[in-house]
Amino acid sequence: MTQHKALPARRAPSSVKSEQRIKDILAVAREVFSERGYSSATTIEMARRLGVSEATVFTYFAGKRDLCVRVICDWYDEIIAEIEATLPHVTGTRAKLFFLIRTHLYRLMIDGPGLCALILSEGRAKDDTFGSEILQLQRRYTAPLMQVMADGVAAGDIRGDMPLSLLRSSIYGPMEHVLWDAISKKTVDIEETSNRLAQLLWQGLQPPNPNAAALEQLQRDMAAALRLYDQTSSSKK
Amino acid sequence: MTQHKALPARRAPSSVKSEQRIKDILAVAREVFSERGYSSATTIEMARRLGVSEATVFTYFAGKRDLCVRVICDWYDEIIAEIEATLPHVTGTRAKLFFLIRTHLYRLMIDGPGLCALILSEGRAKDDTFGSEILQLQRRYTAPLMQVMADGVAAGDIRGDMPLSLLRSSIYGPMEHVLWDAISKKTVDIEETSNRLAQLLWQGLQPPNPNAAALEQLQRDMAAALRLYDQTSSSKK
Amino acid sequence: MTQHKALPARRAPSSVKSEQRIKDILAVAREVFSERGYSSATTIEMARRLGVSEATVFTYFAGKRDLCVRVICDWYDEIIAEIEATLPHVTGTRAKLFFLIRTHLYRLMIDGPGLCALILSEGRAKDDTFGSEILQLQRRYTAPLMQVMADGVAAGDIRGDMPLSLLRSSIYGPMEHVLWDAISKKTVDIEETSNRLAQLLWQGLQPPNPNAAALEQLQRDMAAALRLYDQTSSSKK
Amino acid sequence: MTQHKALPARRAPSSVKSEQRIKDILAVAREVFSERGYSSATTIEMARRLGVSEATVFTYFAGKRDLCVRVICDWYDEIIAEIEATLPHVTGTRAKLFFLIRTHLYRLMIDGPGLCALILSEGRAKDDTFGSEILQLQRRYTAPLMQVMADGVAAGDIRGDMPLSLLRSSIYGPMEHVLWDAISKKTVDIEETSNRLAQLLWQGLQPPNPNAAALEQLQRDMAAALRLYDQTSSSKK
DNA sequence: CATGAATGAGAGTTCATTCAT
DNA sequence: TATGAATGAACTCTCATTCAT
Repeated sequence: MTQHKALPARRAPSSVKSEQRIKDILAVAREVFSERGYSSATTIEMARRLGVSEATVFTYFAGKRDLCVRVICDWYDEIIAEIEATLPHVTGTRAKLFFLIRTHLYRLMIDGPGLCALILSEGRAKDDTFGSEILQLQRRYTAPLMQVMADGVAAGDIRGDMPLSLLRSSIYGPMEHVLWDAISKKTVDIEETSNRLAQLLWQGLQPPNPNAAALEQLQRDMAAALRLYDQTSSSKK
Repeated sequence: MTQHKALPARRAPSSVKSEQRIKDILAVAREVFSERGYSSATTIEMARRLGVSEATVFTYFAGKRDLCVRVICDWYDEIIAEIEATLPHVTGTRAKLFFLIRTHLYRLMIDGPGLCALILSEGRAKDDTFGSEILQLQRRYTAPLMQVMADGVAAGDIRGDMPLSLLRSSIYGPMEHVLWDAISKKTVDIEETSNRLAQLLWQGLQPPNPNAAALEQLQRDMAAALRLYDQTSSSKK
Repeated sequence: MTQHKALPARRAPSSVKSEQRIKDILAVAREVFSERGYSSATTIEMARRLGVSEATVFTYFAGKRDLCVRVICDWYDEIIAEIEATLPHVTGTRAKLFFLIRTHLYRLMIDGPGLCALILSEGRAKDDTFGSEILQLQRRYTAPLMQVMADGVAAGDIRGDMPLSLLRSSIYGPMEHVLWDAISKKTVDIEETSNRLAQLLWQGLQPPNPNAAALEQLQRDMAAALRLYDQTSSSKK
Repeated sequence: MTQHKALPARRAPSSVKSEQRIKDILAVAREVFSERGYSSATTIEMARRLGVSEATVFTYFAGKRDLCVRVICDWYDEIIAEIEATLPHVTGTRAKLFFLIRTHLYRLMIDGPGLCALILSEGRAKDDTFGSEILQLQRRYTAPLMQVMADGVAAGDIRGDMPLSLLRSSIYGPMEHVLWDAISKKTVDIEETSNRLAQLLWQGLQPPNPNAAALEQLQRDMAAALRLYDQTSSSKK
């Protein structure tokens, strides 16, 4: 787990009750930031939903920005933990990829487009207010996918004629897009959607021209067969 | 071109000078909205960049929202015009797709990720303050791609086993993502990147080839036959 | 007619066209001030109704305040002219009073409650921005009524046991009040209303206890009659 | 007492200190609205007079409009409470009317003409932003007077040949007018003024006395009789 | 003479943040 | 520890007024 600098305004979060309060605040903050985006989210709304005063929020967090950083970090922590716990038990490039795609999509769906937008927009703000911490988490989050792809390329399961970063984009990109479509509809079959998406992407990621490769192999096999036949028939002579 | 209701606060934008002012304001507004997002963008910053007073901005636009709507609409107008002018002269599913991808990516690169985020986030706000006008433009913008894909499916050039909306997402999605990567680097070869992306997507969009599967099976059969022949001929020796 | 200082911003209103423009502006200004009150009235609305630019208004008037002063003054001028022209031809305290009441009510009804409120509220603003000119007009406007009442008191037609200012208030006061009631109804019969109001007020203004006066007179008459009868009958003895 | 929906911007006005603040703000707001009217009154002036920041005002009230509504409602509440508490203990049409007139005039004098104008102008704005609540209060406020008059008409104490609304106007109307006169003078004897006004109005409200007319006729007859008797007796001489 | 264009000076309102209790 | 209370700073938006053309 990432160790946050925590930035408490004036207290050490030691007691059990304090820990719970922090969790409550973070949960509500995640909600509000998701629904409104960073700028439009207000501390008073969070306080009201929590049933506490605004000042209480500031007792536990140094400010709105810090609160938002924590929300984003926690989100990454959760999904990273999930992936790092399960991925090692999945075998095969294809299966690993399918797993990563499904996990990512699940998260996005559950946490909603708001949080997704928050992480995308605010996480990459020009002014580095959200700092390098989040950048680091982003890298840690995408690392497993990058590894899987690198291994896949080495094993010949994935095309090696393109930069990994482009492959990564073509995996994460569609998912966010699918999400926007999803919110207009009532229900979305995540399992089905992620499966289809995975199939589509997998096919795109394949080394190009499998037909040609198969044909070349067939040619080689035929040539070998012909040679063998030649030898057999000539030995009969 | 979309005909805007214009909504000027007090003035009829008739003269040449007026038109220029409006263009200047829109250009700066596009910048600021791009960099800061809707909520964090301020009218005073726009005014300062223009070297005029805030009041001047409100002389030409009814308010911040209207200004933003105009920025988004103008963006759509530009790219839609570009596509509708050129696409008809491109032939072939693959070529059309490559053209659309390159055009889209170009636009995104030129206008930057901020505007992209603005259009995505604010254009889809649940409280449709930005109204149906933008929704309409969105549909008009994606319509050509959808048509190309529908035709491609009908012609057997594109796989028909997935909803068009998913295909659309897997095209538009990566591009936005690629963009985020792009801004960290100094230079990006758009031509190369869009070409690679197009290749990747094109391959993913191909109908899963039954011929290739048959060939692979044939190959396996041949190999088995060879092995058998091997064994047979060697046991005869 | 009151001679206004006119306060033109930078021009002398000499030509015929100019005079017309001034009249047009004043007419529209009266409308707008009536509908919105001084503070809420805007110069741009006046300009728009006139179909000219805001600047034009300021070509003819030094500012909003001056415009408003002129509107109020003109209103007084009109009604004063009306009264001073007709009142001399009316004879009898009662008839004069009825005439004044009807004229006042007519004016109020025609010009609407807005203008009435404007004249009442703004004409008496704490900060004497509207100056002494209006105060003078107010005095000139009420002067005829005051004169009629003073004469009436002298002639015994009107009670003399109360200050004239109180009598004046009890005449002008109800009319403004009636006006407020009037605007909620569709139509008001001004003739009937002013008649009734005049009757009511006239009765209140009568010297008190006409019954007692009549009785006293009767008593005197009876005493005289008795005395005469006495003389007659005693002369028969 | 009217129960207000209160509409505090952010705080629940529970504690003693809060209640006091609210009262202070309302008192100052009443002052400022009175002096300047709704449009010209500014929140910053209120804040300055209170010695607090503008934000504090908005902490307790949702906005300028709400503040004004509260000011007007509170005014009505006060006077309505006063009337409803005392009127039942007054007997006789004349005494009731005198009491109502004195109470109304007292209120107007204490609160000044500004508040009066505010209530008249803003309370009857066509765009009923101030809503039905005030209209209701207005009705509740005038109800006792209307009842007294209706009873008076039934009992023959008050003339029944005119609409009640006209009678009401002729009572409330003069009072507001008297007020305007009052502010120019240093001191006003409210007791005396209200007594005189009440006398005047009472006389106006009396049923036109047919007895008096009959008496007058009788007097004329007697005079004629006397004249005849005069001529007769002198001619006999 | 009329006006297009611009603006300074505010207005109401919001909100993250502080601090004594 | 929690909060009632207060606020500075900022924001969007309005409008009477000026002035070169």
